[in-house]
Amino acid sequence: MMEKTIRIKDIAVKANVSTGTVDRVIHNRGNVTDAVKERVLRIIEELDYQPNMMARALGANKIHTIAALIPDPEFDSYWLAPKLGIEKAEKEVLQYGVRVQKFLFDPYDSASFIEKAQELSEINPGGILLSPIFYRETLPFFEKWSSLKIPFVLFNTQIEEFNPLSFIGQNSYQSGVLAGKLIHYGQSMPCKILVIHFDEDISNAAHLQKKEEGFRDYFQKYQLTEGFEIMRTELSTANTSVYTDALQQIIDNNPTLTAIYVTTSKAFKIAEFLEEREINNIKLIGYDLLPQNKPYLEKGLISFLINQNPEGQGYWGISLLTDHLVFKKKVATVKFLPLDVVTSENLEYFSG
Amino acid sequence: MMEKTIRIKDIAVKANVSTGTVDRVIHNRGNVTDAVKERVLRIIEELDYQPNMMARALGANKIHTIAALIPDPEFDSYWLAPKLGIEKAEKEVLQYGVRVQKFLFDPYDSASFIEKAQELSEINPGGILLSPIFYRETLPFFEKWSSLKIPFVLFNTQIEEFNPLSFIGQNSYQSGVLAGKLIHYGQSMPCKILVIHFDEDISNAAHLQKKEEGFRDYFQKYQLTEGFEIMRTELSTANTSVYTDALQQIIDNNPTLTAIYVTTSKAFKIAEFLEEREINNIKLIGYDLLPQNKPYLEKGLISFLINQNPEGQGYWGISLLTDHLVFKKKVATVKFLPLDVVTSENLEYFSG
DNA sequence: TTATAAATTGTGTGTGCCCACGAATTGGAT
DNA sequence: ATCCAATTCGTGGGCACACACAATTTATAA
Repeated sequence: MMEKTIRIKDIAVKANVSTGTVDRVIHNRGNVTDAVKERVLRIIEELDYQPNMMARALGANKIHTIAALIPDPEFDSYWLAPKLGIEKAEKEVLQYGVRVQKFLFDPYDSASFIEKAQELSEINPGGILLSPIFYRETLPFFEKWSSLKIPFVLFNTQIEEFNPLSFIGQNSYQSGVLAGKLIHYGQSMPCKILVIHFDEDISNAAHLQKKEEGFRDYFQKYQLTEGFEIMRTELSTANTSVYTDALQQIIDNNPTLTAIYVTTSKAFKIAEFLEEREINNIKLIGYDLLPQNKPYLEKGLISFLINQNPEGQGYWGISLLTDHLVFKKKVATVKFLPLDVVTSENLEYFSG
Repeated sequence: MMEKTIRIKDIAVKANVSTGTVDRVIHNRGNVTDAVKERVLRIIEELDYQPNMMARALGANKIHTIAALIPDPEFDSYWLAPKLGIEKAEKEVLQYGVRVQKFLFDPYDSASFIEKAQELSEINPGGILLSPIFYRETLPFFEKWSSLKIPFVLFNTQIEEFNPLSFIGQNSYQSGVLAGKLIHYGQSMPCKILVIHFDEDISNAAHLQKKEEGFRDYFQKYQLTEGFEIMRTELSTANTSVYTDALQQIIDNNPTLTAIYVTTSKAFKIAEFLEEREINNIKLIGYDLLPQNKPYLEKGLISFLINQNPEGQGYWGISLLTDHLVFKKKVATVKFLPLDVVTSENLEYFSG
């Protein structure tokens, strides 16, 4: 019942050393005889010592700075959510002596990314949170940060090289599989399905390819390829008339097209299109609760959105780095956020 | 940049009092002249003082005990999850000086509930987490705890009287609405739908009624009642042959029955039934990722499960009470957990 | 064996807050 | 004015840990 917590001092007494020495072995500060070190280590094990995080954080009294390198929401409103998540976490970790500094770049301009990444490196942060949407351009920085021993956490987009401290995001492939299921569940054969990639340089955006792969594999797995024909296209929102014309043409040529899967958060563009033309026999599935998507979800023009929880990604990123830096906890190398299925009827519980 | 954190001491200096006095006004310990109290309060406001939680918890050095009053999973495995959640939180809050004591009662025996609630009251805990599945029997205890000023948190089942510190759980009504959508999305008219309440005393279990209400309202709202006929039944798992016979009869009498909505976590019982009889034209929707449900979800016999996140409910309950007791944070009076739609393809992200 | 340097260990102070106890102030009655 | 009690306020030790610095021990060279 009254199991008193064991302190660093208890270990010291039991090992016949001072608390300073125990502290040294706990933090691997060296300058401890091997014999003593081992003895202390054994006793720590024996007593199952659990450091008191509160006292640790209090005593350390250090200021850690975390740099967040993310796209500027001004260019693509998708990135507003991660930014909000980061800012939410920022407030919480303030009292642990963590300061967050944000570096916003233009997601359509790799030079801007490089510039900001450079800037960031110069303040020599204790940790970095970033969304590496430019694969090629990111790698050199990984190398640099690795050699500087600055831990970095990835979110949104996974890159396994130069093992980051952690990745936070979704399993893109599996989200594609889920999209397949959702479309299949609501369709009757035979029909055609269109996969749309919006506004991305596909060759440099592996996660979109993974989504499509997972999507196709779903139909493959259940041998549905006879009844469901899957088409694909890449569109750019830059010029409205260009992509609407393209869409119209596809629809005209494929009267049995009854479902569209948008692999990005831009489903609202399609919903707009369908609404204008009063097309209501096509079901639509996309990603993320952007403010632009919500009204269409509510109206039923978008059947489901798979929530990538971008706000959560930002939030967890900062939390995770804080755990690592302040509390020295060991953190999971991958944190896959759940694949939330959002529809009009449960929308409100995901948009706060 | 270098905004130094303001401490209790800073306030003291600025108010020309000692830290002890500041402490007194912060904690309302009294014995402070009104003039001084006001002065200190004003300065706290002015400086936007944020107490350092770490130091607070450290200094308090108090042991808080939380009592958890939940059904024994031995009688109904649904309750294993909340118990695990509680135990998970228990480990985390141990270092904040919080001890959790569990009181398990038989969910099919209200006398057992009363007995355990009595037992619990005797240890005079600092906070209580409970699932008040027996409405009538719970009320007197609420009264008692209220007068003893012991904060209690409800989960799973909401009871608004005697305002609890907080409620954690789902919006039952809305989960019914969601179930309606999921079934509607996968069905074509006309057809019959069966709502099954399992193993509960309906009159004493308001949340099941709310679920059905929401479910029916979905079809009402979209004027679908012509095409979809909704039936209902209450079954008990106590005697297998009784409920299987009943089911069989319903199915025989309603050849257009193509969907079943189970309002409890016992969907697997129906799945078993359907599998045995090789009925595969009936879609099934239920609740919760019980180990018994999972295989049927994977096989597709259950289309969707709405996850009530019972583990999370237990976890959050303890966390919330800890925030209240240890950190003296003000906590939300209602924490609605999201209505997670779980299917075979995203199952793994919800079952850990 | 000393003197000296290097490696190892111990001590003390600081972190921000809580709280018990004791000191100072106030008020009222004499 | 004096005394006592009640009220109000200040002080100091403690919480568990980090870390700089001092003290001690050990190794090395003269």
